[in-house]
Amino acid sequence: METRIERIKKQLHSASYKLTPQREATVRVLLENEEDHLSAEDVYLLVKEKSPEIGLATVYRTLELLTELKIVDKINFGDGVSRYDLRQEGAAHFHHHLVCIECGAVDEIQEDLLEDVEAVVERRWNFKIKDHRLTFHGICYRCQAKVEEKTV
Amino acid sequence: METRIERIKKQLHSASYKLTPQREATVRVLLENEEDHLSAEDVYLLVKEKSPEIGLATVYRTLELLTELKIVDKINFGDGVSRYDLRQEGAAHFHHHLVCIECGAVDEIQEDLLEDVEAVVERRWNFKIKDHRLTFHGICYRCQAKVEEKTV
DNA sequence: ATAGTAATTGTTACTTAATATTAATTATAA
DNA sequence: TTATAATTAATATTAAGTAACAATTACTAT
Repeated sequence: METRIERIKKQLHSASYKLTPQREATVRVLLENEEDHLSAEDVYLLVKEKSPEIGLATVYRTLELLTELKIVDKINFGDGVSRYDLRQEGAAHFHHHLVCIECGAVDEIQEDLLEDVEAVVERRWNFKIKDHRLTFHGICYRCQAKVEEKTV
Repeated sequence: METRIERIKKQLHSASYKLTPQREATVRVLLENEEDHLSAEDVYLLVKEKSPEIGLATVYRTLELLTELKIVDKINFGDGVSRYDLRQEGAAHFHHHLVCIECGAVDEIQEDLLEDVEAVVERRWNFKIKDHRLTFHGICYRCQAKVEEKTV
């Protein structure tokens, strides 16, 4: 955890940004809630718990900065809110998501899975892929279990 | 074109909705700009050209309705605006997109390409897939050509 | 250390996409 | 025709995100 923050600090420095206390507090919230898909507002409220003096605009600016440095990815699941998701360390591409249309849960897929598809797209469409967004909408394993219970 | 509107009319009717003049005007704009990825505001302005009396909320409601019936898909490319994209007739799944990070162009891929990946996801994550969103970010063939010109 | 410069922040105002409200209109059914 | 339901236009409202700007903090060069 600490080492992860250290590495993020270095990433910022090599792009000539500083890891200010506000930025560190924001990064810590993201690390502590890595499983979730927090909106900027969510992050703001969580950061405020430990650093009440922080301003909303600073959180937005920090998230924008982290997005720019590919430390987090900004994603949109169709509700009107952008969400921020820490990238796995060293991951070249953004991971995928499973959005349950029953319960709204969002699960992550860290495996790439798209290598073959991307090779086809690069060749057939002559498109130089830099990143991707892949989200599946459907029924998660938990909700499938619930339906079975009812029908039994 | 006319037959396509007829079929959309039937889809609406079988869900007990009417194809009002306002809804028809909106659908026509979507059909006439099938290549584009219009925002609700874009659609509103285009519909207004031919039906100046239409209200913005009606356009929003119509787009929401068409989304619900899977006639169009709502998509978000990261700018703060939702865009609406006609689904290919009979297509089970939403098509994919290529977003150019140089010029902003959005191209479409109508081929599925995800069949194998979806089979893996359904099995390994026990997730019942109903739909998907796949967008690649990168450099389109046009911008690649431009860079080559410069370096020659 | 000190003055000066640049980066960063907090507050507040503002913009704008999208939704909610409501009265009026249109279509449908009895 | 009268009543009922669906749909609409106009307007007000909400809320995510951005912009402006003065104040603070950090760094640089003397």
